Amino acid sequence: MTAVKDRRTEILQASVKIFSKQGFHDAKIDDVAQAAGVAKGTVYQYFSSKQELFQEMIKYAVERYTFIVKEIVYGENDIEEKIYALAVKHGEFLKEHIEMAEVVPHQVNVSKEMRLWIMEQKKHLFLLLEEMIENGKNRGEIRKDVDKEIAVISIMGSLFLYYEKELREHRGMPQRSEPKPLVEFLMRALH
Amino acid sequence: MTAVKDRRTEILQASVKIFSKQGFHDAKIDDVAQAAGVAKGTVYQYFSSKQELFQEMIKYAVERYTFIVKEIVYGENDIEEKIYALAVKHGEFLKEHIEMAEVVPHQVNVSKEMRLWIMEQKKHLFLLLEEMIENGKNRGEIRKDVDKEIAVISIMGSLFLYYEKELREHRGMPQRSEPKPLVEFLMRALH
Amino acid sequence: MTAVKDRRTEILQASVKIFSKQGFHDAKIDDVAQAAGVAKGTVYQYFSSKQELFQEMIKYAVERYTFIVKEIVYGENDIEEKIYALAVKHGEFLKEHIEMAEVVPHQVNVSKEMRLWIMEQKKHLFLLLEEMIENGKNRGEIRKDVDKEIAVISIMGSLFLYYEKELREHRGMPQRSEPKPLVEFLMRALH
Amino acid sequence: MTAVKDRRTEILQASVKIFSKQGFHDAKIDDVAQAAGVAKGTVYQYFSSKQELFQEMIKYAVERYTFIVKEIVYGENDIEEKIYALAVKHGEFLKEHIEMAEVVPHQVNVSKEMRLWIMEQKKHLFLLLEEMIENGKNRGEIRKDVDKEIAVISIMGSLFLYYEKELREHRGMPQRSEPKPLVEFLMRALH
DNA sequence: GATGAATGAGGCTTCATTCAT
DNA sequence: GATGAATGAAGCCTCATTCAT
Repeated sequence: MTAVKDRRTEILQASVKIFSKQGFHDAKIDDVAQAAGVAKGTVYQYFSSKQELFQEMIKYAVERYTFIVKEIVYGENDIEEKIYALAVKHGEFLKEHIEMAEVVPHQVNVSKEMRLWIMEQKKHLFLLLEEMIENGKNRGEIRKDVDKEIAVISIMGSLFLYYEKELREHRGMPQRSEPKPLVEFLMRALH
Repeated sequence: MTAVKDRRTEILQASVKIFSKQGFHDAKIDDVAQAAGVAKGTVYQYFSSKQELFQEMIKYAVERYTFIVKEIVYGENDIEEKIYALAVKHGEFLKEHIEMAEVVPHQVNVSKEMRLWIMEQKKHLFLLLEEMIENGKNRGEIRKDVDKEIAVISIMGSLFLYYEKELREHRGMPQRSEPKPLVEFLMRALH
Repeated sequence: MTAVKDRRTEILQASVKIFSKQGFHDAKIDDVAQAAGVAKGTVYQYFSSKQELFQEMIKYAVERYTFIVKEIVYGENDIEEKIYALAVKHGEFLKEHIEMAEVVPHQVNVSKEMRLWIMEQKKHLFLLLEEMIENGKNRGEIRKDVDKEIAVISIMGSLFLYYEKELREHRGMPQRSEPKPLVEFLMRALH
Repeated sequence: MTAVKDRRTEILQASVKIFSKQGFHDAKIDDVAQAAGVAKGTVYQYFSSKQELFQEMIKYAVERYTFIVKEIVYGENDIEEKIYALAVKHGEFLKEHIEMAEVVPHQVNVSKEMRLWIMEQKKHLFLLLEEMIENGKNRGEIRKDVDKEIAVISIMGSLFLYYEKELREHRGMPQRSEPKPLVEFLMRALH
């Protein structure tokens, strides 16, 4: 928000970049420090351990992701536009953090509490999206007999794989792909 | 199945278990050795390094997965039955190897050649499934205007997330879930 | 001499001691570290591997040896005094580094480039000494028909064996032997 | 002696080749076994450990060397011919065993008893050669005021370095060099 | 006797973490 | 607060040695 980012946030952002590129173990504290433009020791002034840094980084990323989803879900658009927006934003987020979104839940290096917290967040996210489906039904944009849980799974699973494939196939090239056909495909199942 | 398994395969199977549970870095060679019931040194009689072991393990798992998919795709059933079978088998495979299927491509610890090989396998798998969609169209089981690439992405993405969520929510409990509703949901988009 | 030695040099000097006493393989990095009064890890801050440490140590020793020889060769004394000085200094050097001088070229654990460098240094040293012989001839201290290459080989070979034998026979006892007779013997062949 | 060499001797000869080329530590038991054309386990049927094998190999080499020297020293030739023969035979021996002769005494991996035995052998060898000098004096081939110990040191030191240099410079090429000039140089000091 | 698969002690190396400046 | 040199626990890997066949 402010023009002056504090050190902590700088390090956190460097962490996102490094951890998502290299994974927990191959990311060295030194790499993060360099990326943040500080010395190794400085990292330890803001985070007590590599674990904690990793967890805080996840929190940071997950919260940003949740924020993005919330904005879309609570927006004014109809359901198709919302799903389309989800797709686009998800793609942007992935391009920034590469595998983060998917790797995160598989990473072993989080505390039990953290794992629970992540599950909580995921659940929260799903509920949010299920709410979106429910609203769609009420507004007549979605068939009444659609199972909202199934719908969310299918939408998000499709998006994940769509962008993972795109990233895999066009690695490096920042080409903007058009998820419209995918969204239309999904709408056929929903409407 | 057979009473006589050679050491290499024993170690490979132990690797699948250990690596998929702990990830590359947290899995110690000693863990694998113990799981295979041999001494640390023995692992090195069959694999020249931890890296190689990991890669051979992936190969082993990917090939098994591909075999399963092939059996289904080339089977006699109609498209809905095939997707249902894919779902069930995918679920079984995941239960065995947990996160393997999804973590694999993100793992940093594979050689460039291996990464290419995996991408090749993925591409192969997708082509196989696209063929399945195409056949479905020809048999009138799938609408003609369905994009086969989109369809495969949506099907597989949905399956991945469906079982990931299930594993997350019922971790440990080997309860058999019923993917019929998901398949029916997908069929609405396809038919 | 100076009160302030940098860590790198400290470790290098400890290496000379340890490697020359124990040889490449029997010298443990931990031994070197302890001899230098630092922790194992510290060695790796200054040298990337045991190999590199070994090679740098050789460089260090060879350069000191060459320096000593140069001082003598370019000094003001006559040829007999120079050979005597070479003998004495060689003995002192050996007492410090024991077998270093002779073992070095046979050690397997040097890179090809290093081996070439050592050969280059040896060649350089021989040329230096041949120059000394040539000067002796010009000053009438050495017969004109003496082959300078043969002369250098005989002088240095005699010195090597003389001190090796002495070290072997009086191992430990730092008794100062008198190489005068050997020098006089060599002078009979030269003059 | 017999046309059929027993296994033990075969392994011993393979050891000479391997140890002299690679040094104690870099020579693997497997290398020796392969060179001898037997399996690893077989080596242990004849030698209880790598150490013992190494020591027996040294014994074998030293005894052969001593035998060669004895033949020359007790031969009928005059002193110059004997020194010449020593040079030629020493060169041949070195070409076969490369650095063996010089590396042996520096090797750390011999028991205290072995080290003592080697020193004993060396002393014996030197006494033999000093006897040769003494005989030369008695026959009037060598000046009376020559110190026999010094003479032997100078002769053998010169030979060692002469052939080491030759091997270094013409590594690989089996060219027969002519040590006559060196011998004549030494004779000037002796006569 | 001969074999070579299995073993596990031991050493090099990495890197998270500390702490004096 | 910031730094980065020093530390040492921990893990991969090698290879001498054993032993069942």
